[in-house]
Amino acid sequence: MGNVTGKPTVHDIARVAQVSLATVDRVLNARSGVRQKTIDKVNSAIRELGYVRDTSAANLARQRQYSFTFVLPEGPGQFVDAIRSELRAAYASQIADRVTLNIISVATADPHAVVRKLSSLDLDQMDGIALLVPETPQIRDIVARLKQAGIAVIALASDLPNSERDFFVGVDSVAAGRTSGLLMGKFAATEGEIMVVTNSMRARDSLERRLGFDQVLQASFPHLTVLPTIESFDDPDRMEDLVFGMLIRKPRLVGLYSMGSGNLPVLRALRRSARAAELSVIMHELTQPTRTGLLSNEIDAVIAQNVGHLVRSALRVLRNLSDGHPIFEPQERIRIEIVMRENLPHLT
Amino acid sequence: MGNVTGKPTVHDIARVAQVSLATVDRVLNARSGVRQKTIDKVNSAIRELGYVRDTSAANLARQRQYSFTFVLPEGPGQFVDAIRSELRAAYASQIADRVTLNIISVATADPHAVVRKLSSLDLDQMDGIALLVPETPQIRDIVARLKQAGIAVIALASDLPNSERDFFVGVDSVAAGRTSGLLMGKFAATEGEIMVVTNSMRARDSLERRLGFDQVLQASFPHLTVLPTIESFDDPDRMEDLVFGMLIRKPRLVGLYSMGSGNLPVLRALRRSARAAELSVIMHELTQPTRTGLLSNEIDAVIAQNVGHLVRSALRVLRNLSDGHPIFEPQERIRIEIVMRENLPHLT
DNA sequence: TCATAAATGAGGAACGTACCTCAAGCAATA
DNA sequence: TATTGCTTGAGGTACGTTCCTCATTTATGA
Repeated sequence: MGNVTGKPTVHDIARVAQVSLATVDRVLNARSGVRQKTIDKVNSAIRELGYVRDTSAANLARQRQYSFTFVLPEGPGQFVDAIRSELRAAYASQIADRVTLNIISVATADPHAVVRKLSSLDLDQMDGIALLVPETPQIRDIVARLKQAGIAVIALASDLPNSERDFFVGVDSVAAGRTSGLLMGKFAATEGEIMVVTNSMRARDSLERRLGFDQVLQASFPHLTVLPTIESFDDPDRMEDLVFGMLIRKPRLVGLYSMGSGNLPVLRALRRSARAAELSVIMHELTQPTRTGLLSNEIDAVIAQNVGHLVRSALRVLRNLSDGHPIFEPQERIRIEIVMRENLPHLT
Repeated sequence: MGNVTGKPTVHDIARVAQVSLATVDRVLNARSGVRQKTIDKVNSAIRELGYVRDTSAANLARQRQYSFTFVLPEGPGQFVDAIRSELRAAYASQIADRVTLNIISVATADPHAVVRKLSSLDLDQMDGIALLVPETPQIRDIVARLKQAGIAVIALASDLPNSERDFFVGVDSVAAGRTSGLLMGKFAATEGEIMVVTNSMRARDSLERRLGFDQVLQASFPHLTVLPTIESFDDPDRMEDLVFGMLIRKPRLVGLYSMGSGNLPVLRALRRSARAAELSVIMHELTQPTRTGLLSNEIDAVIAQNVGHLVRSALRVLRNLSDGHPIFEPQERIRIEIVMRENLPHLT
């Protein structure tokens, strides 16, 4: 073979296929101007030799630089903060080799602001974009425009199913809601009512979680009655008051399901009411407040997704999309994690 | 900078530190024969420039080949089969770049056979080894000998805490047992008995899972009585008969906990008894039988670990150990997964 | 049959690092 | 001062792939 490792190289392919190195290169990199017959010759030589491209050498020679943009909701939010933090971590590691990241924040509540911000981006320098924004007609237009410009577009954490996005990296919210429903049904054995709270049902996630939650409870746990969703609309104090009021006024409550952000005021209300022990409490997203809640037995289970995995997955998918490579789906499927006190991952 | 990407290279370091390329190389690769003063100069240039080694180029130039050996229990076993399969998958992907894998099977029940097989290995060609074997005095000796030969040694899935292994990749079995206990306590609301089964309590995993399970049930769920562990000693028929007998003879049973391999005969016994609906059933390891059991509502929850993650983690750790690089612990911590019907990962 | 296009070959430079050799500079010690 | 050992410099080759140019051969259609 000539080389030290014994692994076949492009030279070996050329020799076996009886073509020149240039032709091997043309076939390997899917360049035009090669007859099908020659392509086949080269490919069978590749198979025969068991050739695998040396990615190190390829990366080095290619000098490929990926420019990816992440569009995240602005303002505080522990889930988004976790994404930011994991993006930084990935950036430092080898997973983000040869990529430059551009993280921008948008006021997702205002579709026009989102459009304005996204329209001002320089598309020439951009290879791919990950969007964590609610799906609106304007967003669909933007996605179409990005695709037109040849940019890889993925939806992050929250899908944009009616747009032309290339891929969705995240969990199925309906399934997450169904998982919560199943847990709630098994935890809350006695007849009673379930309180459901979220920040806003205008968010697709909350809608879908609620949908899944109801599906399972109706189908399998008829002894439980699910109350209408309480919404806080970004007002923590309002959330705390609403939840506290319900806890006081509803003696038949046996469960509490917090579907979105704003777990902290819910927990505060729960503490004030001193009813945590008699309720089955399920929340979404593993953050400092929910960790504490699990450890203090105020929360029975947290439904979470591994944000590190989410981010690394997004980067891998963006890279594969911009290279025109296929996506290894099983690896990019984010799991719906059930976290309880005893399987809580340690910090650091 | 001279290069396209704008990233600083070794040449930039040499220029800024006012030393030659050779000296930069000596410092970067910790070669001897450089004054401390010079080392400092180079290092501050590195910091100043924000230099990061181009791993692609380094790998290419180094032509480093890792030779890793995985020692797995022989014979059938769905967990071990899954490991094999994930090893093959990893081997095909970029995670196992530049590594040659050597997978050997040993009859773990016979310590002498294990010793014989491991003693016959060629240590010269070996950079690292991953062991999935029970801890015996003989194994401890072998580990010591491997370390002496400068080989990286990790325990896979099952720890060897009293040996000189460099690292353990796997989950804390006590915590896994505690998780099962917590779930069982919450699922089985009414007073009654819990049946616990495993292949053999001589396995450390089973012992520890049982320990954790009992801890939680005793501390938090006194209404449940845990029966002595039923062991099958590698005999599926015996297992099915034993479990079926218990299901018939014990009307007060409210839960069933299967701690190890041999879930299939347990499920068969459960089916024959037609008592699945009234019992809370928790099993370990996500395999075909347990998947089916979850979907048919015979199993309430499966405690699992992500075997793909386990294997990729092992490879990363072995590589870092043989390079003398630090290990990024959070990434290598395997999670204790709770899998139920609604968050069952799809197959491919 | 000739003009034209398509396909292929030959060769080389570049990517950034690792690793080697040989020579030269420097310092401390006898 | 001479000798020795330590430190540094200069320059090169190699890794396997990508990508480029230019020349040459082969196939295609008028």
